[in-house]
Amino acid sequence: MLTDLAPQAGLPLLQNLNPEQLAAVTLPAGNALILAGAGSGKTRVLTTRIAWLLQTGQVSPGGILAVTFTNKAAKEMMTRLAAMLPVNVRGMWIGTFHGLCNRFLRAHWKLAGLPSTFQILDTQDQLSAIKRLMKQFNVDDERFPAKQTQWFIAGAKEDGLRPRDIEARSEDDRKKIELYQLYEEQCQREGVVDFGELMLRSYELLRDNDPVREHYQRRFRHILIDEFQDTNRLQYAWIKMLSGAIVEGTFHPGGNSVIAVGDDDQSIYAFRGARVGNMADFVREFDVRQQIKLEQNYRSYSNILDSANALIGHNTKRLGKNLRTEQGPGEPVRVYESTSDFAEAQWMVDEIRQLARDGIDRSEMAVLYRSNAQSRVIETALFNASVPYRVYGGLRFFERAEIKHALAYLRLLENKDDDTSFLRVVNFPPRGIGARSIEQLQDAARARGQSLHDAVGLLGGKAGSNLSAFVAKIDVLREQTQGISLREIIELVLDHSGLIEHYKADREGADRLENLDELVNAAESFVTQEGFGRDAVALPVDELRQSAASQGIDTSRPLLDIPLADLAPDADTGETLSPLAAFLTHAALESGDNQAKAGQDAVQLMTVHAAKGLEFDCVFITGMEEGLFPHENSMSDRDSLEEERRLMYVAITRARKRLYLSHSQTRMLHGQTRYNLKSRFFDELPDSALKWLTPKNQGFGQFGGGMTSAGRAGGSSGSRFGSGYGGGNRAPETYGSGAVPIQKAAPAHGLRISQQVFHNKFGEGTVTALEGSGDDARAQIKFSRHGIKWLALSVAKLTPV
DNA sequence: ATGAACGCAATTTTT
DNA sequence: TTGCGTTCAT
Repeated sequence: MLTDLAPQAGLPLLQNLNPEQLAAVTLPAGNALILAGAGSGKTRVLTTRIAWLLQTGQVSPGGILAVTFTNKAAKEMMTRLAAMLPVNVRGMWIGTFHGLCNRFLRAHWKLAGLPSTFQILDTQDQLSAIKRLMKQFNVDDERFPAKQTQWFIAGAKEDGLRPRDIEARSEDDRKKIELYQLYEEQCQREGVVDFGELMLRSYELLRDNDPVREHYQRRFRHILIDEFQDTNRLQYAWIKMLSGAIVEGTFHPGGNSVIAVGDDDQSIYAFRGARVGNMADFVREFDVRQQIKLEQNYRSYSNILDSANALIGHNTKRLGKNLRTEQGPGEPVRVYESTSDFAEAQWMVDEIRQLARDGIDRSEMAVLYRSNAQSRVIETALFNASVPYRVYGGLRFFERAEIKHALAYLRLLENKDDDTSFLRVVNFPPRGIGARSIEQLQDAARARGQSLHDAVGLLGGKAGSNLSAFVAKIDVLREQTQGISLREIIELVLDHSGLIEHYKADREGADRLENLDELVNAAESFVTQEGFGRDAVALPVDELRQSAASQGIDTSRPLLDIPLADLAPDADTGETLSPLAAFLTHAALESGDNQAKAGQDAVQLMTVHAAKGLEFDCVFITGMEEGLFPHENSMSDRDSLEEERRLMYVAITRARKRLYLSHSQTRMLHGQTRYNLKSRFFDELPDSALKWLTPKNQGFGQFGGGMTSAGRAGGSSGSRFGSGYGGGNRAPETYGSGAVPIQKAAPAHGLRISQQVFHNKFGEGTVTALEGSGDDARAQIKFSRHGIKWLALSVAKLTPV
């Protein structure tokens, strides 16, 4: 059977693959799309494919380009590959889009018009660079918030657009384009590139430089892209360029093999430029003949999968795919309704403790939520119950202020013109350089078109002498760090910058000192792990050829690469970067672990986005309410609603054995109690797979259709809470504090959820949510003709129907 | 130059 | 409600 699909099925590498996986792994050269469902062994297929290509002698390591979205995924691929084959992993280009572009630009910095020491701006740095720019040009930051400008610039780059490529449709557009242009000039002057620039510069160099492009096109015979649904326009164009398949807009047969692996149902990053449409474009533009669906799921029981399948079936724009499992139904998906977010958290804590008593590791339990703000109540409840937990997200290691400060000093050693870094530390720790002196310096620098560092000499007076002392310190440090180890460099800089001393004097500096210590460790392990000069294991090319030939695989294509040096004399593999430069790049491209520290067995708390790619035995999806999940900002148009649904799909498919969904009648949000309907997604799940832990029907609790409106307005409190709901009869004091404002906030306007109302302008509608009280009271109303709107009840004239 | 006081906004996030 | 950034007062 299997041997019909591929004569090489006997290879140990290919054992235990299902037919679809095997087909994907052994696809003949050519472009292909692999639709890989959640838990279908996608990473395994990708890595096995690479291993197979190498083992059968179809390509040498240098001919492989594998792109992932995150460092974690790249690392995993490397590790797995190294375990499969004794191969020189470093010869392959496996990494993130940005990591690979960096590698490329380090090799071709001159052609790309960059200084060899160019530094990478992360999102924070970019924002501060933009703020500085806008201040300098006196841009009204009310009208053009820096954040928005940043969004504009990043968005343009993701679409591959330079300022001159953008058409101004309004005065505001014109200004933004101008700012983009000025920002570019500033970055160029300072020798820094942002994330988008890494991609765009690489793309442009490939596009504009024939020998370079041809070299890489000839080199990368096999291009593999993971999480293809998350690629943006520019990344797609970059792949197209490297593939050599598209020449002047038309498909060019004989290009490299491009294999795109993705899942349109798990596309959840449209908001940051990801374009699912790339999948369809790829099929069309690359003339894809081979499409393989990996639908066999090895993760979850069928009640969970059926729920996921049913839910995602409500999306219209899909390539079409259904997950299946051989694992039997398993437990039903449990649904719980609580009276308040406190009660929801309390219920969850009780459930978690029970699961722990039943012997499930806490690290196999995940609590997922749509937005970070929701974690607080849950954390409090877990904390009070002394249940160990771990929250994912938040500041990462290299993003912490003290680390950024230390890095800024280090960056100045590498690149004195990096004004962003200069400004970050010129007066930190404080050394008597105030805002005025800095302004003077900036003026002088601007007038001469110099960097802040170089302009210091132009200033006299006291300000000048303090600044000169700072610059001298940096320059001396630069001298002193020549020829010493990375560890020593960092220790020296930490010491001489005054950072250590500063934090020692700070009563609350202990954590920061610890982090600075950690930075030294990070550098240490970076040097050993990245393996400067590590011995590579050579691949026995001749043997491979023979083995390939014996299996009837065409080995006539040459295996050896065309040496880069022949084509681009200034090329440099990037591996001669100084350890410091390499470390700074590493810090910018891998902001460090987002994973909370390992340690004791703890419940995992994270957003649904953060959970993508992970799996757990037990999963709680909380806050399943209209306005929260789907999020209110995404409820009005179809595309974003579909993205919310995909998000829910991702959430559901994280669970292996047990899945809980919970929603609450009331929730504290932005300091106000909100009354939310339960999520529409409940209606899209199969009843047969669900088990309601609380009575279903009542729908929306005390505000639901079952009650008369008279019961609501001033209402005698007592019976409103608790009756019939699990949350109501447990330790009420725990969340009593939550109940009080709820009662006070009982609406006086007499509206209730699901009530029909009439509005003079919008016509008839249904109340779908209420929040606030008194003059602040607002109602969300779904109008039959005008969609969903929030109306302030003190303003809007609504008549009950 | 540091802390208090005020105003404001408040999904999702990797590189 | 919270957290942040800016401004004001010491």
